[in-house]
Amino acid sequence: MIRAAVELFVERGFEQTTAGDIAERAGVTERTFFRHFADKREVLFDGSKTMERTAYDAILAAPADLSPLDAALAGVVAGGSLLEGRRDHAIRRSKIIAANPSLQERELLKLAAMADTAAEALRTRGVAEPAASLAAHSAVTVFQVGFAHWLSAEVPAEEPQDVATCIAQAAAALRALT
Amino acid sequence: MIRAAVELFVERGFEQTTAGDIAERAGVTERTFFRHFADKREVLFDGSKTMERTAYDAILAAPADLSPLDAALAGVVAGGSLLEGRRDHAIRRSKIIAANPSLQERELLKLAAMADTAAEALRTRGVAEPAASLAAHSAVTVFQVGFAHWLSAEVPAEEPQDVATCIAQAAAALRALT
DNA sequence: ACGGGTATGTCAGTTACTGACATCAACCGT
DNA sequence: ACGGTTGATGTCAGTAACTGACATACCCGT
Repeated sequence: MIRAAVELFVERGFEQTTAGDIAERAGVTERTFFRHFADKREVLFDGSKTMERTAYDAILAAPADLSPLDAALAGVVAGGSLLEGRRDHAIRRSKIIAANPSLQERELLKLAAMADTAAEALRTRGVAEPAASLAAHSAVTVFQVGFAHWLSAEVPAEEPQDVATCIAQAAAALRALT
Repeated sequence: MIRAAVELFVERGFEQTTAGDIAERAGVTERTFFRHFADKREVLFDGSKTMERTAYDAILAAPADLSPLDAALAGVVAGGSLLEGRRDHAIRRSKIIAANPSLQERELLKLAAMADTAAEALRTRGVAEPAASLAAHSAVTVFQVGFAHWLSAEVPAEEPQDVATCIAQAAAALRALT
């Protein structure tokens, strides 16, 4: 169904395709669609829980001597690495989202959820508030900036950037801020 | 209408009140409600554009020798100061939002919009990307954390905290991160 | 063969929102 | 005073996102 949905969103746009359209192309009923996805938007955010858990685990697994910010960054790098090799799909998806405010809202909610569980992971590492929240949200901001750069990067021939590198560059820019 | 809406949201909750309910209590038609507010959620985010512009102006008006992060922080402090003296209303509002994911999405969108225009202001100050985005989003994160603390602070008798102080504390915590 | 669990179809209902059109009052220039 | 314009509102019909209730089919272990 995800494939069917993305196809239709690319063809006619998100608002112009109804849940019934997606269901029809996928060969099921509209009701069935809503049993698999809480709402029409959710179909574009399938992997988010996986990414969230990956980041959480990576933060807990990070070396104990890492600073809170570095641990959080390790988390978002691990999460972002899940998208490695799926750049074209990520680009299509991000174009769909960029064209629709309600999808941007959902994306922000997912990112906020990731930041919240990252903060939770930091807290179990012994980081106190508000440092945990601040480090987690900063790391997610770095993720957003690095990820956007990864998507927009020209890849002419020789230098295929990977997600981790882009995030590391954004992290360096954040540190330069102080 | 805003007053009518907040009343009903407190009485029965957000989902349990229909747009028609709000309109009725306000003495207008449902159609009229939707002419004033783009959707039912928007009724809780009336002041956001004002706050956004205030932050933007404050960033442009900040001393030229301020660092990007400090300029952005000056912006969110100016924006947050608009809420000074309306703490009880802010608390009621934030409880309503906390109880409803779709309202959280909208709030995140507004905060992201504020971060984006703050980044724009930094750019006209000559700050390059990605520093502008990173500083702006970091400042908004600091705003969130400081604002939450302002809302939750116990105010027994002697020490009424103001918004700017809470944000400054959160900013200090962010700097301590590096 | 049977009973239970899980995925799906069917159908009716609610609600958020939108477009088209009518109404009405305030206001403006002559 | 009068006709015209403008802006806010009411009315009504329609679309589409969901939801709950119920029926049906399939699959699996006994």
